[in-house]
Order: sequence, then C-alpha cells, then structure tokens
Amino acid sequence: MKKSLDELIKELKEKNIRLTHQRLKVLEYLVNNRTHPTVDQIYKALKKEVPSLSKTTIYNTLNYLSELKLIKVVAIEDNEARFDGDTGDHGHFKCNSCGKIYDLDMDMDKCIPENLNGFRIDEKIVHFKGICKRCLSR
Amino acid sequence: MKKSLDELIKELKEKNIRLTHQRLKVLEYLVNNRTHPTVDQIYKALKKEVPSLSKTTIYNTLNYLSELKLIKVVAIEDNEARFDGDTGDHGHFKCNSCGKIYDLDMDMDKCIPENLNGFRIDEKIVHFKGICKRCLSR
DNA sequence: TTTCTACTTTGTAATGATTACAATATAATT
DNA sequence: AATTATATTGTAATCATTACAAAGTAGAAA
Repeated sequence: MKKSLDELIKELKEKNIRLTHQRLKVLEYLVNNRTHPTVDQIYKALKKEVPSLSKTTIYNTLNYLSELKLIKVVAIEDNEARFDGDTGDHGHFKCNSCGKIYDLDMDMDKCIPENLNGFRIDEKIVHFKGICKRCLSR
Repeated sequence: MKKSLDELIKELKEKNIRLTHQRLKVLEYLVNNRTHPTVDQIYKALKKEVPSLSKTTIYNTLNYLSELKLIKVVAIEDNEARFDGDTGDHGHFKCNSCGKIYDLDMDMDKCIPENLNGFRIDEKIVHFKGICKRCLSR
C-alpha cells in the first residue's frame, strides 16, 4: 500500500480535492520520507522550499489527508503525533535507544481475539517498543 | 494480573516506597474502578475524599507508580492518557460510540512478527477501535 | 513519644502540542 | 480575466502535562 505521489494525486482529483501547492508538498514529503515524521519535522523541511508556509497549514493538511484516509497517524509517542504515507495495515516498532520507528509487515487480523466477535473493528493498532537489533549489537 | 490493593501495598513496602495517603487512595481507586480512568477523573473523584489534593500529585503518583510497573498507561486516546491497575499483558478495544474501553484477554506474543527476531521487546501494545456489540445492536 | 530528615505534596507558573479564528490568498470554473 | 468557494496564514487560545520551590509528612532513630 505504499502509494506513489501520482497515485495520491489521482485520488485527490477523483475526490475533487483542490491540488494546492502545500498539500502536494506534504504528500511528496511523506512519500519520499518513510520515517514517520512529526509535524515539526515536516514543517521545518518544507519551510525551506515554501517560505510562506505556516505550521497551521501542516496541521490542517495532515488532519484533512488522514480524514480522507490518504495518510495515517501513528500515535506511538506519548507527546506528539507522527505521520505515515503508508495506509496499508502494518505494525510499528519503536527503538527506545536510537528512536527509529520500524514498519512491521504483518497480518494484523491474526491478532483479533474472539472476545471481539460481533464488534465492528475500524482501526487496528499494533505497536512494540524496546531495543532494536542494531542497537543491541553494540 | 488484577492485583488486590493488599498485594499492591505489599509491593510498595518491599520496595521501601512510602505509603502516603495519596498513593494509597490512587491505587485503591484504580483497583475499584477498572474503567481506565483519566487523570482528571481520578482527581475529581479523590478530591471529594481528600480536599487538599493537588492535580500535580495525581500526575506525580501515576508517573511514579507506572515507573515502578505497579500500574500501566493506556495511550488509546490521542489527547489524554488513561490508567490501568491491571499490569498483565492484555489488549484494548475502544468503542467510538459509547466511549467504553474494553479489556481484551489475549496472547499478545502471537502478534509478534518474525521481522522482530533479534529485537528486545519491552512493551507490547494492541488496540482496536470501532463500534462495540452493544452499540451495534441499537 | 518526640525529633529529625529525606521524601512527598501542593499551588502556581511554564511548556509544548494542537486548535480556533479571522483576514488574506488562491485553485479551478465560468 | 472575473468569480467564488475553499485554503493558507498568523496570532491567540486551549488543554494536558511538567517544572519548581515552599510547606507538609512518613518513618526511622533517639
């Protein structure tokens, strides 16, 4: 589900969403930076290219795009949100040593317990935290 | 792993943690209210019994108790933390209609993907969101 | 029991992420 | 090029959480 920028633009057009410079830049950033960036990281990076950019725009844009299901919020930190251009089902691992957030290709449906029979599941979140292999081997 | 208040007090004594009135009240509240309360809910409830209580104390106490692994933070809302007296491995389901947070008895180790071989896992978080059975049948 | 001291609680102020809002600007249609 | 609904921008507000210093207290020692 790692959509290209072109695919994302196509989806915007289909939904009659205006292709503003700022929206395209945010999408482009998320497509090119698969690092689960924070609002501030996105803002600082794009501010260089778009000097007029406002942080409120980043918030508005990210909120709107996630409402449209074009991106996902990753709530793995307790103080600030991170964003992911990959909207397919997958989990995350956060290394508490280097801070890196790994993507985990996995079948999240296997995690659904029987207790939830009869429940409608709209969102599945699987996060792990610890120390990654790379950091352990030092 | 639903410890009684007595078991929790015993653990505090073993670790030479002072048994302050406020700490005992917070633990008692979490043992008696398995609803994953917020800081504000705990504060407002205990303020009635302990009029001198400060919200900072609730924060200090909850942070300290979770460092000691006597309670757990449940980060299932995006704006505020919730707390759980049950420190055993289990998942959560949040109903977006009634707001209730259900506990899910499940084997979370079955969710660990192979990608994480060689990683040290300290924390496992499994959350689902949607509409619960009760709300659906209306 | 009283004293002592390190640890805890309390209240206020600060922080930091996020949102509200109104003025200005712009995408896309006519 | 004109129009208009929608988006961007900057500033101020909100709200959960933390920092900090003064006052209070649990628990050990005398």
